[in-house]
Amino acid sequence: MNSSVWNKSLSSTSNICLDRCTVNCLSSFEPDPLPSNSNVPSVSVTVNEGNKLSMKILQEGHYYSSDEAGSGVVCSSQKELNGTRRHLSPESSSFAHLDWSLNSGHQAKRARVENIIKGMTSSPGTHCMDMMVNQHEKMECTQQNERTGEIPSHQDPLERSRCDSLSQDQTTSNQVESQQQHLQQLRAKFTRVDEVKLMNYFQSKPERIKLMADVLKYELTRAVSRSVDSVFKSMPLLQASLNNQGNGETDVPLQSSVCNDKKIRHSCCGNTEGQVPDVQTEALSLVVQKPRLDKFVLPTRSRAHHHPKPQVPISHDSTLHEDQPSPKFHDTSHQHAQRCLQDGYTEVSQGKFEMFDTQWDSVKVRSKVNSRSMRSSQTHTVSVGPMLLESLCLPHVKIESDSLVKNNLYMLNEGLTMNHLKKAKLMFFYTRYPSSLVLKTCFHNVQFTRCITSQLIKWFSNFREFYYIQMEKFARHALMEGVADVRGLTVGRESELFRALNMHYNKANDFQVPDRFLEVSEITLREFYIAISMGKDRDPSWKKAIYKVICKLDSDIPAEFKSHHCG
DNA sequence: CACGTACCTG
DNA sequence: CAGGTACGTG
Repeated sequence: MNSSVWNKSLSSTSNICLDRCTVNCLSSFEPDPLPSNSNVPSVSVTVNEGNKLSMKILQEGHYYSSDEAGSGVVCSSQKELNGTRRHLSPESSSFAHLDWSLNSGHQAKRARVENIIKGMTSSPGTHCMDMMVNQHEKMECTQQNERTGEIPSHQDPLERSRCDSLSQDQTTSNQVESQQQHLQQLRAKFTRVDEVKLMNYFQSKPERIKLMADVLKYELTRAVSRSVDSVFKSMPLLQASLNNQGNGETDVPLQSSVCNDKKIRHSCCGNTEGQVPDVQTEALSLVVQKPRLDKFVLPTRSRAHHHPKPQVPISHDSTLHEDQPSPKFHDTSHQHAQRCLQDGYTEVSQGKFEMFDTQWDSVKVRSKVNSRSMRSSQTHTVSVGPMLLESLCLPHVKIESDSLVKNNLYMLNEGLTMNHLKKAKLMFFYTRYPSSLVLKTCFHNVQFTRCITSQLIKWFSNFREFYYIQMEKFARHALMEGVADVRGLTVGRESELFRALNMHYNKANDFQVPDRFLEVSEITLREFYIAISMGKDRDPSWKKAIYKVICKLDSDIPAEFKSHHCG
């Protein structure tokens, strides 16, 4: 899937947000049946931050393929989300990813899923709900009619029952069954929903959204859980690998992976053979249960740009704890899920993903050498429907598409996330020239490869570049303004220079910049001012002297940055 | 040669 | 911010 298609898909996705109040007003929904040949965009519903229901419409023709990001879906509440997770077996929870591309034995299944997805996306009039349900039902219970393009017919009760029996969650089966009966009736009413009409319908009869939402909730939750279960149940090889996880060969957490082909080609990644994995490979961490904490730490992530926080001292800066849980986030799974959902994430093992991602290259190479490698289990990815991916609110779903990666706010490259970047920027307030040791100390949850190290160093190089550019700019400006004495050059929190810097390194302004940084900034500014005023800038390497001064002004990184709970 | 850095570019 | 490159250092 090339980037243009992906972008096309993105651009053709429109969102309609309904606040929960509106949703709750819905009591029933009886949309007009769709004409079977109508061009109907598929619709997915997601819960965004602020408990907004977001409906996405994927125009026909601009569709996902299995190598594209999850889009779509789904949970209408944290409770729902938790309900979904309960269906996951411990095995599956430990299996962050399955890489079908690495297992020829799973090629057939992979192909099936891809077909399913294509069928989903190219089936006019197919309701996303049905598509999703059918996707996993097909995976689990049938292997036929996957590309009919027909509207998925509801399974007969017997088959449904058989499928349900696969669920290991007996405690909820009764509840589910009764729900099923009710929902089955409802589903029959809008098997073919013209989503455009649906939207109009919502607008005209908002009181019926609730029922629709409920149905969607149920179906999507079920689809998610089943898909996950079916995937894992169908991967005995991975089960074996899982069992080997505990053999002590590696203490590295399982992680989902992201390595777009561009990155894979990156020389420092140790995978330059041009053996780009199947470009449709998606990595999906399906871990939804608490991992064994003695083995790895389940992180809590939130988007760096989410929820601007009031300024808080570093010691209380939760932003530093976003990649791994802080003590205060060692809450119950429900609370944790709530937090994650509030942040737009599900309870997934981001940390495991991150750490895996950092190992992506070496692991992948090993996997190619020996597919039975224990560690190969870490590279297994699974191709699932895009809606499913989004239904899991997976922030770490890594798709090998340049454009997608660029659009992936959560993931930079080589395992470093936006939160890592944010943390690095905050660290810059203390150190402009961090040593590798410091970096490793502060990013201890990152598996340091040469690539990762270089990346972090590159970040700080970029930070410095911006920093010095600003200094030079303001120094020259001061000279032009006629500032005669360097003592007139100060850098306070209200100064333009500081604002520019703060905007760059602390955009959310949720971090209390240490006074020392202001001092160093002032010194730097004055150094530039003096050098320029003395005409030293005629020397091509005139800045080096300044760099030499500034590099000695680094401070120690506060312990908070080195905390094991600090992402 | 590996690594770190600065500089330039997109 | 990342990629590429050049340079200096060990």
